Amino acid sequence: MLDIQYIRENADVVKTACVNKNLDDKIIDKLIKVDEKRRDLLVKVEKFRAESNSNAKKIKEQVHGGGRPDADLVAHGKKVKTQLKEIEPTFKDLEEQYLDLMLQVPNVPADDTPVGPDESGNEIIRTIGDKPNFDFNPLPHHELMEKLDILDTKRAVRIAGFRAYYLKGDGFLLEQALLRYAMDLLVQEGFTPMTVPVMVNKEAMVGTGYFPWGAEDHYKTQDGQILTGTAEVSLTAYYMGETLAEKDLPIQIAGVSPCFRREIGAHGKDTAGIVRVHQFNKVEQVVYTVADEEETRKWHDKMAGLSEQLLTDLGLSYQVLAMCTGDMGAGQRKKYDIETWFPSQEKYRETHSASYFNDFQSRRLNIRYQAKDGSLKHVYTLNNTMAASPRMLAAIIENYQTAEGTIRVPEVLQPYMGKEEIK
RNA sequence: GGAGGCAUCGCAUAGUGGCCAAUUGCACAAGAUUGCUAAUCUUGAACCGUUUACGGUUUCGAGGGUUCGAAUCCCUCUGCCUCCGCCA
Repeated sequence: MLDIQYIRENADVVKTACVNKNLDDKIIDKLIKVDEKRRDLLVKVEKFRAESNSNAKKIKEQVHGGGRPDADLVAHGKKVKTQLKEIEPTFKDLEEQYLDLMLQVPNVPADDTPVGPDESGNEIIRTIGDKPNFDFNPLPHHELMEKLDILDTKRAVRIAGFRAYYLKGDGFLLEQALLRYAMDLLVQEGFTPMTVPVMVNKEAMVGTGYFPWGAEDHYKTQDGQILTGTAEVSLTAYYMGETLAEKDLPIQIAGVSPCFRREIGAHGKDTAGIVRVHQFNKVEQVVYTVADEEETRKWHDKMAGLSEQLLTDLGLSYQVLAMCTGDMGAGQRKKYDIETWFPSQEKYRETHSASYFNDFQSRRLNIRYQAKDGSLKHVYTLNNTMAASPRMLAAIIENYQTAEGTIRVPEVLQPYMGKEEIK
């Protein structure tokens, strides 16, 4: 959520942000109109309330002085009450419209975010690491995994439907090794590891900015909770409604959780293998910083850097992209994606994503802190993928395959796996 | 699943229809003052309107209702606690 004051004064900037993010910019004019109407009515409502209050105060003084309430005053109070009741429903309706529209206003992208309509507008910032040289035709990860009996999609689909999978034996062990190695790296960097709820309420979804835009891509329970698509939701909403102290910042937290995605916009996309699935495991990091964009940008680079370190540790080649306005979330100000090399596709594919929001999420979630000068400010939030399981697993397996059809275990994961090769 | 209880401005507390635009203690922060690692005093939310100041509104888990007037009474919801039952 943006500050309404800011929207009033910078309507054009916000409208441009809408257009650049492929969202309808008409809501801004609509919002400003509703806001004006709402304020007009607010003045009237407050006048009646003031009248009602002062009338009650007069009666109070009479009663307090031992007198009886004056019938005229009581009658006047009744009249004010009916007048108030006439306009209050309209006012309430406007308030609801106002809030609804406010929640639909996207964040303004940072100055250095490239403007573009879709993924074609993304900019490659750097490409790191060496691609493997195979003197044979590298197999796609799923073929290799099925052959080694560490992945089973046939039975999974029979039991759980499209895009389902079982990881078996060394497949399971390799996944756990990866997740644990990633989490250990974060703990070393001062992050507090957590297990988080994956069923959350609507407030957390709206608060983190996944709703209203992404509502269709989420599953929900018959009791109304939503299955989260990332631990970011529970981590970022952790301090919902609270006021922190500046000395507590930055707050660094990390979670590992199952992630659920309906992938409704991706029918027929990536149907082979396990790079696009409805359920996966992911290590995610979230940071709250002070309300200073320079500080938050330092963290943004640092967090993406941790993902880069993981990829470097794993010996994988990757490229870092600055995502353009048309390919980023409504709430984000700037976003990097990291794409990792997939030999079978001869392509870099998205494996990581790092974003910062300024106070977009914290306003929705009402997370503030008392600054050193005594004032109250909203914290700035960021999040980043540390390791997403089947996709990273697929990358490791494709890059570490041998001519014999076995998979070497990356050196850093060997202590976690207890073996050097999967055969 | 059954019965009962509780929910107050960071924490802890007082308050059972008008003297509550909410008591007291602690914590935190800002300012002032004295000075020596601390004490004392003052202040502390959001929003709207005229705007150096001021006025008004809202705020006692959430939402409704009763009343001239609600933290206080009634209804609904949510969360927590205790006991019983059930299960691991």
